[in-house]
Amino acid sequence: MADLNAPPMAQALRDAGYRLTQPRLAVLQVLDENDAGLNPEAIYDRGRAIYPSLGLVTVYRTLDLLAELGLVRRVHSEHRCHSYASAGTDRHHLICAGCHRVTEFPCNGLDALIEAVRQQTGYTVTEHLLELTGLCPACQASQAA
Amino acid sequence: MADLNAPPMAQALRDAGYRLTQPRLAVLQVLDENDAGLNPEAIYDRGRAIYPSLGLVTVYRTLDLLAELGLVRRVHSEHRCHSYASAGTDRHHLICAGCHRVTEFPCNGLDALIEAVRQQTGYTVTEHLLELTGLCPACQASQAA
DNA sequence: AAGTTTATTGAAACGTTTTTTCAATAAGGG
DNA sequence: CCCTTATTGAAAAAACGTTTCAATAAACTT
Ligand SMILES: [Mn+2]
Ligand SMILES: [Mn+2]
Ligand SMILES: [Zn+2]
Ligand SMILES: [Zn+2]
Repeated sequence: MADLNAPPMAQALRDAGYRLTQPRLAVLQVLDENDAGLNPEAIYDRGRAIYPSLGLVTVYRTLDLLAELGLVRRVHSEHRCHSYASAGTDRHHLICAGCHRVTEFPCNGLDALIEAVRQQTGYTVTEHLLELTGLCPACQASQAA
Repeated sequence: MADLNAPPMAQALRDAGYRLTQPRLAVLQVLDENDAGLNPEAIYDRGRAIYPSLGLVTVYRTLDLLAELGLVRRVHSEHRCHSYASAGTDRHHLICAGCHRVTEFPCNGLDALIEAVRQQTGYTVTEHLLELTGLCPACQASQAA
């Protein structure tokens, strides 16, 4: 199959022993092309532009798969929970309340906070989720107008 | 009405101009008695033990209300999104992966991180969500056994 | 302590989101 | 190319959440 411009995620899928199908490749491409978090429905819509017979069920299944492999990450938000964004090295999201774009940001200085919590509570901390919400420069500008 | 052992949240509800109804009091009591995050269904079940004719719709409505007043906070988790836990002064959750208990921790030093992000990205940051996941001391002990 | 007003309630209907089932299909190894 | 079997999409079912509305009960007034 069209292994041509296979995104890096595709290789990871193969390596994990999964078949590289057209529907999956379509979903991967959509995720690759969209920094903002997309919900399953949106992925479905864009995916069908690439592979018209794509089914919504397959979108769900593929997202589950990718999430399990850590290739994609759920974005939680107050009004519309459960979007997905491809996971970079870091897992911290900066969400624009205006255009709903999701960016990742390097997270420095959280280790100290976590260490302090560990000492105060006795918990071992293995995972963390940090999301910042605000307005991107573009949305600030259009709001000022 | 039974204003007797009214939880602190009840007073806040009243102060905001809402009626202190039996169904609401039942929901408040359930939230008060449970540190772990509970989803609406679980709150409904326990709430009916207190006030049998409680409706699930009212649970949803009460949770929305409390969330709006900042008295309760959504807990996002990987396996069961959308639980609710009563919110203290601080808004950061420490979740035990073993027993699913939710505690809050004081969050110091995040301001610096947020300021750094603001400078690097140009975003204005108005909200943030920080959740730490790990194992509580008890669950660490039972896992070591 | 009753009467009055009006926010609030629960049942039912509805809409949306997600999962399950299952026969048909296509991926990829031989 | 053929074969095996993972994967697919449609349909049905289940889970989840919201809206509507007549009945109820909070809490203020008298
Ligand atoms: Mn980090
Ligand atoms: Mn969530
Ligand atoms: Zn924006
Ligand atoms: Zn625990």
